[in-house]
Amino acid sequence: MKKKNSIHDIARHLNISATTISFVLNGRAAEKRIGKDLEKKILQYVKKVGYQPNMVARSLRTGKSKILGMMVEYISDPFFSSITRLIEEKAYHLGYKLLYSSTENDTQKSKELIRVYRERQVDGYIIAPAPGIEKDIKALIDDNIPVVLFDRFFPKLLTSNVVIDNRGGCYDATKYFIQNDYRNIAMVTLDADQIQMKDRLNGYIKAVEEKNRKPIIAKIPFTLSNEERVVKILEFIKANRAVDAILFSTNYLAISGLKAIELLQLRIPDDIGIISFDDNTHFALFSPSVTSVAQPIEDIANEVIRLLGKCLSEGNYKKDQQETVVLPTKLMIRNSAVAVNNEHTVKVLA
Amino acid sequence: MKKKNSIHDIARHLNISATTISFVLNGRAAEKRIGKDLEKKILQYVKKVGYQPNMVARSLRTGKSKILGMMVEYISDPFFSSITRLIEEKAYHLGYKLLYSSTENDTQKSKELIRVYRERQVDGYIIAPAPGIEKDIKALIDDNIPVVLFDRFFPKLLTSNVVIDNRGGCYDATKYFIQNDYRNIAMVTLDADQIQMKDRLNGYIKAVEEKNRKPIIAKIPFTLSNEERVVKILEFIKANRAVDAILFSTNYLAISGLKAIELLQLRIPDDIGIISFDDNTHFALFSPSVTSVAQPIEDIANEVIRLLGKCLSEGNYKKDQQETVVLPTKLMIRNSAVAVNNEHTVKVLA
DNA sequence: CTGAAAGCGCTTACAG
DNA sequence: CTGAAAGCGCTTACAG
Repeated sequence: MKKKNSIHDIARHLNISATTISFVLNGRAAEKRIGKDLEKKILQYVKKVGYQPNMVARSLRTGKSKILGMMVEYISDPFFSSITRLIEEKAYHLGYKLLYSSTENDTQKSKELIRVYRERQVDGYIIAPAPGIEKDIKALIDDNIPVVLFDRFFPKLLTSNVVIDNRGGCYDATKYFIQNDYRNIAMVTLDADQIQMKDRLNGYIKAVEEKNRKPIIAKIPFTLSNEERVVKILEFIKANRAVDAILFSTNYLAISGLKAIELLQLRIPDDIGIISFDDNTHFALFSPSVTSVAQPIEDIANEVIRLLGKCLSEGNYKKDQQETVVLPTKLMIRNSAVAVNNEHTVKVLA
Repeated sequence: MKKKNSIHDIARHLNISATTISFVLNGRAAEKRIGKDLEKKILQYVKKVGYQPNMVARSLRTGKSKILGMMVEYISDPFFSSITRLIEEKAYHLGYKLLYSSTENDTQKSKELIRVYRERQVDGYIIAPAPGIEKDIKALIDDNIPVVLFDRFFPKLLTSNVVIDNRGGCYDATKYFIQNDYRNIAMVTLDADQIQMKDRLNGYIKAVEEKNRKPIIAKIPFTLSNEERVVKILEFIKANRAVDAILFSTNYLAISGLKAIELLQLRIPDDIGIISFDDNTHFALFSPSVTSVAQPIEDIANEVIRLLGKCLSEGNYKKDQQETVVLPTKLMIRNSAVAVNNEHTVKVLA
């Protein structure tokens, strides 16, 4: 092992104190009125020997790690991986690294992760929280550790939050179905009482009830595998023959649904219309292409970093200054939910 | 801020030395012949006050961080995000956390990241290396720091590597085209001299030349955006009218290619056959579904962790014990490359 | 069986 | 303008 040189090795070699080197390295040379020549000499030497300060030692001393803890549901989910990438990039520019992990939406794993992150003294948390971890997050904010929640949040907790207008997005999607003459619009969602899922459901219900129609809802347990979901959705459609449109509350639910519809040999958008909440890079390439409610990924990442940056830089940040940002969604109109019994259908039948 | 209690606070409170507590906490009670009663008393108290050892201090002292540094090209790429998730999970069971980052296949960013990881004293590296970082990786292994490369590697470097049989995968895919009577098979690949790309190209060339045909190759600069790639591929197809099949060397190249083919109004698989190297969860849902050469994600993750675990546990690992694991690929036969002028075509025209 | 003390590599209050 | 020294919270060689 090449011997690592410490700040003291350099001090010895240059015949000055470690203090001076530390000041120079931390850009406090001017403030401490260190001689320009000395500063230059130190900088040159440090560069020459390729000295890298030991961040672990620095962390121990300062109590700051310059590491952010990020927890998402599944890093392999395209929504979360895109967000993570953007946040990583932005955090990097602020001088922070990301320690990240997938929670699998599991309460125990999440608690465990927060514990591990605390042990590591991460400076801030970016969390798409699993259910049941209110207390752990409360403990964090009680200790004045910056936390930004995204995708979902706990209304009773005074955290900074970045979410999207789930309710409005689903309301708009349902209205779009109605405009296109779909009559029996169902919603397939997750059997979870997370706020974002509730809001999505409520947006759908509002639009349907405005038309004096009855909501038709399937709640799929979120523990199921893709195959099991396909079966559930298939059974739901079979049990509700009249359904001619389905709003799926997540990306992967829509993908499972597509499979179920294929198995039932129903045609999209004629026999049944489809809209997916949360867009997917590939939906435009599906056949037919899938209409979706897109989340503003870039904006979410920007807001998360902006809010966290605020807490981080304020030192002792104000608890009463936490904000909740609600970002609008965008309906990506493609071909899985177009007007039935009109131009399109005619074309298909011709 | 709730005052954190240190091992000394506990020592004071229990009227014993920090040493004893440290031994107990590190499971060395038996070895150090600490009294059973004392041990129990310590464990109970530690649990009661919820004491968490400060890992930063431990790292500084032991020189071990229990953190692994992982570098992939883009975390938002489905191949890399799937691998990352699996590795994260497995590393977790070994007691390691992941510090991860996207390199964007950029030499400078990669060098910078390795520097940052070193500052943090990460215990091991898992890297899908960008070009031009041989020296930095060599510096790592010269310092006896465990490194496992995956997806690609530097043949001249004595690292542990996990790769797939790129050559064989492309050879098989090309043969499959030939079996299905495609005549003018082209390959669209990246303009990069990374080994995995070379191997893929070579597999294709071998299969084509075995049939005494001329390779038809397009090399797309890897800096292009999706739109620019579409244009390049479109121009390539136009310039090579006779081409009736294309093997794409990556997932996203295939997706760009699909768009180009759509713009040219060519029909798949009749006018042109398509195979993508690297599968994608959604290829089965495209229309037509896309035949691909799938990488064994789970196996790759397993091997990476196995090799790294070996180095990590051996303490001073043997440089001459590094292995390179080559995993087989699997041809996922779907509908984008089926026999032309036969049953299928007839069905379509009927 | 248990503890006092050194030391990992930094930063910073204090002194001059 | 510059430096000696304490201390962040652990672990471990050494002593008893």
